Amino acid sequence: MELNKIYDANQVEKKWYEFWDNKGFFKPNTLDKDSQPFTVLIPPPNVTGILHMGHVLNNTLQDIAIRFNRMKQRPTLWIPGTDHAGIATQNMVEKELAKEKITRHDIGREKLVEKIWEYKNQKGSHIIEQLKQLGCSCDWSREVFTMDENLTEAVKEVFIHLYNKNLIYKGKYIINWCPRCVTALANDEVEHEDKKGKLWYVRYPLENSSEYLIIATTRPETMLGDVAVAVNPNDERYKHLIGNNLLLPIANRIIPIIADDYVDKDFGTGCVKVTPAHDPNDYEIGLRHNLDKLIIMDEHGCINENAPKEYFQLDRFVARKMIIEKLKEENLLEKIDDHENSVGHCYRCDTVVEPYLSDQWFVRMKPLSERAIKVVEEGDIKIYPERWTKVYMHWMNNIRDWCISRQIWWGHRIPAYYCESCKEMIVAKEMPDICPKCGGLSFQQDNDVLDTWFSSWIWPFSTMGWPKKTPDLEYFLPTSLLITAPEIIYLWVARMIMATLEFQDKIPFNTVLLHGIVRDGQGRKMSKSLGNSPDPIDIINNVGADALRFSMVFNTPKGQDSFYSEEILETGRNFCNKIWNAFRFIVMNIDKTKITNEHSKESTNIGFISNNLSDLADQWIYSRLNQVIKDVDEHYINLRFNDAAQLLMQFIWDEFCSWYVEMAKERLTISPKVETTKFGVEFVLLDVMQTSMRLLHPIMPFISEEIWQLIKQIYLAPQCSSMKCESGLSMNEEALIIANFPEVKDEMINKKIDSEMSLIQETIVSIRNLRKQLNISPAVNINIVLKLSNETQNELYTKYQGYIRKLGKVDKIKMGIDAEKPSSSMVAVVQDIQIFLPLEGLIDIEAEKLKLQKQKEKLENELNIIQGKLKNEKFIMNAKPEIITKEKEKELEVATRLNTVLEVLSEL
RNA sequence: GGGUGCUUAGCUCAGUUGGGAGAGCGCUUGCCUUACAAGCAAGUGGUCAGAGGUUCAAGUCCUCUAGCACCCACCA
Repeated sequence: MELNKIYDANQVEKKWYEFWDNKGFFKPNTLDKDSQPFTVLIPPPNVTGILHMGHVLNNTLQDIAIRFNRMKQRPTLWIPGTDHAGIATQNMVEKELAKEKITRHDIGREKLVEKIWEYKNQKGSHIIEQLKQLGCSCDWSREVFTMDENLTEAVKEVFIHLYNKNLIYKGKYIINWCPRCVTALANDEVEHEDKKGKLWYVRYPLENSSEYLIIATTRPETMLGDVAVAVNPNDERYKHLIGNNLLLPIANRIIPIIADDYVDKDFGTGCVKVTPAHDPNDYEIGLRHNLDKLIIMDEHGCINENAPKEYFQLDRFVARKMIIEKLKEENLLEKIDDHENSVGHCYRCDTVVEPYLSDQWFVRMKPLSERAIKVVEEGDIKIYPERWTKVYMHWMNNIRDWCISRQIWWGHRIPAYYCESCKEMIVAKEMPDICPKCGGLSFQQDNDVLDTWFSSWIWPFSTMGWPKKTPDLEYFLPTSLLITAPEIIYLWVARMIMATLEFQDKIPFNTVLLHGIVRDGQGRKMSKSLGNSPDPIDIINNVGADALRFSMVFNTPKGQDSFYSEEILETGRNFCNKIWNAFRFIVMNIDKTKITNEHSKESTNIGFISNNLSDLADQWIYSRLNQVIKDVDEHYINLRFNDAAQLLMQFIWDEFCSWYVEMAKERLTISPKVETTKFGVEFVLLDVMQTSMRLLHPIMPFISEEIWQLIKQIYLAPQCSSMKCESGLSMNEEALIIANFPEVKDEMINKKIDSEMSLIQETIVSIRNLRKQLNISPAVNINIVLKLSNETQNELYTKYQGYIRKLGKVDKIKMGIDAEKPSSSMVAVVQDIQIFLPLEGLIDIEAEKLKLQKQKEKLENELNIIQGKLKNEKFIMNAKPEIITKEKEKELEVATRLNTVLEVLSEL
């Protein structure tokens, strides 16, 4: 079998994805009551969106959790779906229309909605296809869309239920209004930004007087809507004027001076103009004083007919300029100050938001929040990282009513109908036939649609078929894990908790994992305008989904921001290649027929290797492998995927490839003496490889499946489908994706073996170091002398000197307890072992002394610290016993090393 | 204005009940060693932001200071 020298993800990934999907591996394997399911809900991407790096991170994390639990043989379900994304999607289509100079009003509601559906159908599957390329193992047979028939039904059900419970009401209110999108925005949809602006000081003349009050304002154009000026009732400067009237400039209206506690005496001049229809605070003041609500702007942010004619239909900012000019002309502008204040912008189009008085629908949130607070407080729902629970609680405790109506056309239309004759409002799923009040027969449905989040907050059960009673709903709710970004804690996470408690009497999920945003190499947010946001599909086409996934996870500590850059991507790409080549080495060196034959003799069942596992390297790699299984398993469970990735890379690359495979070469090629030994090496190589692929599969599903399948295909005798190895794993599953996750065999973790191996390894490293110091070419073999300190070491080194020769490129080794230091030589010290590299020519004794002197100082320092501790009575009294034992062991070790160094020094 | 975090190697960051300072990338040096140059080998590099405190012991806990980030909020 010929394998490509460089791993080619393109030839691998598509093939396996189709295989998995066709075999139905993404579906839960059972709905058996005795098994505990593992369920994840996808945060639905915009149906017409395209994949960006944030999606990559988010969905990779979900897929890892899903694949891990699937391999743990739990019934596993990842429900996919997309969101209709009201404003965003409608904007896209309106933009298209604008190219042909058509507005939505030209074609009307029905036609626009039709066009958006067309647009949706054309773009809708795009992001789903992209998620598949990323490897996401969602159950596509359960895919939903927020405007599917059933989900629409669910939305209506929820609306009506809440309306009947008096938890939804219609009211007039000052809301945030985007004049460009021509719709209300929820508080969460407004982004505040500190901007340098101006504070204009305007003179308002007193009626029948030459005196005036000075009013400071940041929005002079709203003075057209002023209905009063307010001062603090305790403000001595103005007390006497309360109840008097002012002549409002420009509009030329008479307005009263009123007193209200809201006014801060120390800000500006202490006088506030009151514009109830265009400022939320003023609205409140207006209510208290029973003032008119004079609306002077239309829905596009242009001045309306309630203002003087010359401003009619002018944009608010144009009007502002003109008003300022006019005030200057009339000498009514006292002064202009620079002023920094926070200006709200539309999160969709960045237009400055206008406070606007209009009819809107609201959900009363307070009654819903109580249980939602409790379930988090009591730990029924766990939020990671934990600090976000505070954020959640703060919002919940200060919750406000939720404005759910939007003045757009794309979305779930509010199920409220108005009788055309008597204006009676009826809330119902379908248009009523007859008005219960007047008997009228024709009705008009409310024009507004619901906030997109109104269909998202019921996601945990609408996706499972509610309001129908489905087996899914029964079995998979509450779900196990929600993975999302902290920026939508309020918008989505908190609301799902409230809705699911209200409608299902259950929590929606047990655990919430919040991850950070993806930044570029310089720590900047990814954004279109910066041009630092790469197309993930390009990356996948280039290096493969595995490399992308691994790189993302590797750089994403739990709950932290992650960083993406091309260098980071190389980590994953190079790792793929490393794994691939390790496998290539196996294929090139292990005889297929022999393995197959030996195997069919059943000689490789459990027990065979154990009996023959006499080699240190074999024992060591299994010791390490099992430790790694244990740790990786914990990391996956604790959602510490980056730790799992890091550990796996370290194990496969450093321990398996750099040490075990290198040592295996010695046995495979240099001394093929004992057949069983050699056979053992071959088997261990295969076994560790296949076990590693299992561990790695959740993060790198494609390359792991490819290699696992190739091992089966090449090495498994057809007549014997089970290859039982020391890892205790057979390979009789049809695919790795549904194979068992490895289970740790504690008895194979062996500290003694580990330390024997590290002694050999340290020895080899020291020899290489000596060579390097002398600039000896890697092509040249050297001779060394090893002075050992006891018989155990003697046995160990005698037995495994082959490794030292091979890995240290050593020809002759003279070793023993009595080995003598050659007269002219370089020296290195490993624990209590002395390594000499004899020199033919001159040796720089001074340089050698200096090196050893440094070591000596370091060791002495260390020893002093340890002995200081041990002499400290308080330490002995207070420290835990195991710490003291550890310190004593350390003392002995350091002292031994120091002695060895001193010994060598004295001989020099 | 309120809140939450962050400050550890040149860069980006780990460091989970306090007990031997880590990773990736970068850098230096030498190697195409028969799996891999997307590689191998050997190295360099840190007053853990600053000050104080608790403790036998502090990167880790407490207080303060400085700098930074993010979130929330109606200051005209």
